[in-house]
Amino acid sequence: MAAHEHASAMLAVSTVIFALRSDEQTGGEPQVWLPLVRRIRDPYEGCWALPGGPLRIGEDLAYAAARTLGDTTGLTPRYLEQLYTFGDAVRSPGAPGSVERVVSIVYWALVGSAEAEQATAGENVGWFAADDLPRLAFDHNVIVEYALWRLRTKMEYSRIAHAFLGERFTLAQLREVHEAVLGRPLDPANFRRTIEASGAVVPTGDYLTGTRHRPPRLYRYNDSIDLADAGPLPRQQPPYESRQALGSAQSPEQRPTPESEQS
Amino acid sequence: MAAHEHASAMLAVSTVIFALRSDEQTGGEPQVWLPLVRRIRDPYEGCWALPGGPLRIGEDLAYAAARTLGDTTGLTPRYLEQLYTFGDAVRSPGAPGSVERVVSIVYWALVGSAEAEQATAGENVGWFAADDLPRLAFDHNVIVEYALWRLRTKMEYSRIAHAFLGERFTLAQLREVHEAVLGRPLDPANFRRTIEASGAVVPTGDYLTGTRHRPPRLYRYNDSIDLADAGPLPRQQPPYESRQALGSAQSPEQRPTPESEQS
DNA sequence: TCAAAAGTGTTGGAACTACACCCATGA
DNA sequence: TCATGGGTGTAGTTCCAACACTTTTGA
Repeated sequence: MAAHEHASAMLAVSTVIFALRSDEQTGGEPQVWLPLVRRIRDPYEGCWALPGGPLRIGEDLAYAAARTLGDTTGLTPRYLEQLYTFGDAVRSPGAPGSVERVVSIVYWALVGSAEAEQATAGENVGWFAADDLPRLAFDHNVIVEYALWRLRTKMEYSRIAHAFLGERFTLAQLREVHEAVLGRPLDPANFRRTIEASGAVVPTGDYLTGTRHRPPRLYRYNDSIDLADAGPLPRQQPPYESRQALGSAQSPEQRPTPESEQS
Repeated sequence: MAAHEHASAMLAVSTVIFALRSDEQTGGEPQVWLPLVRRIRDPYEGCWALPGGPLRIGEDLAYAAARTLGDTTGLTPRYLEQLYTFGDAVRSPGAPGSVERVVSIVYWALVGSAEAEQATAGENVGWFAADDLPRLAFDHNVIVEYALWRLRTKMEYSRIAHAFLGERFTLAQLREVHEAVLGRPLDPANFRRTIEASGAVVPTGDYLTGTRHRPPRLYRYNDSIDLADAGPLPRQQPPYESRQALGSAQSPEQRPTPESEQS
């Protein structure tokens, strides 16, 4: 194509960042929370919005999403996946043509609950329960709903729940994650069998003591087994510096691949 | 955001267009085919590539994909869905920095088999069997593989197969579509029960005569029933002019929504 | 010894698969 | 009447939800 043709839109990358938090009021049961940033510029000034920013020159998309996440929370994503690209020409606020068109590539991410507890929550960053959000800027309420739906759907057939936990965990903790995300209780007996049959976790041989009941086994994530739904695309190392649990973070629905060009 | 910041990349939209064709050699069983265009410019000149082009100013993403499809084949999509956005900064060909960076938003689409038979296949447009492609430009082979995987996955839990057929069809025809896409035979009895139980089709009351066996019932697509996996997002009319079967084309994985802005 | 959660066993129902079998038409 | 696919019946299997029950700890 003509390389010097004028760009038809601004490119921005936003990220829906999910963490698990135990709300004090609701009695300790963890819930899905996410960080938002307060807008300090004109459209929707003062409103809360998804973290994000313009794509920098020479910066990979997933890297931009991870960087955004780090800037907002000081954390590193344990899981990162592209969600959707929003780019309709009609603008959300009334004034047409007043602001340049923006195409937003939205990612969603999971961060560990332990790290999230002491995440930075500065002046213009706030954490909210995902299913009780205020009115956000632009159509970000819809985007969060969509990301939540993806998280829930994916949790049921994939194995991403361990991204919220530490390296070793009990099956009860893993079940608690599932229950928090899905929003409903799960049968401990059946959950155990399902997880064990999937091969997603392996017992470490150690037990968690100090509880006032029978000590549960400690498991760790089985990274020798790929996601069952890995699909046809080749794996690729995530572009972000820390790639702890990210090695298996490429999704069936959305997998980063080498870039494509079009003339 | 700073509206006049310089753009960090070109924006292009490409489309993987699927149709069903009965190859003469293989004995009449339909297969998945797709149209490609031959590149006439420098990177990968002469190679086949996905149809696409730069996003025009003021043009919606899905509209651009549908326009691309129309330019290439003269057809109208029966189904259209966003696939993925490819935008890594590293370029496929060797010369770094020689060509401006391009971010490609890729859609995938289905077109009717009857229309596809007389689609335009001009000088630089060729049709290929989807699972027997030549070496394509850029990473388009991988993209097609991914789109194929999505088509197959989606066909199993969604109801998009009728997009290949006319308004009225027999269950055998519908099963033939499934078999062509999935690449394996299906039990007619069980297929019938599964489809009927899903409520995806309703009998018209008419029968197809002229066969040399018992005349099969003619069905039509039941558009009063939403996709079972519609998810939380509100439906939106597709932005393309002709929206025949597109009304239900929004997917669980990828649904167009109002645009998002980012500062 | 009791409360509480870990962990095991069992059962019934839903959904899917394979395949036998009858039905209706054209030749 | 026969070949051919349309269409129905049915038994076996697998998977999953529900729930009774046993085990092991701390208090």
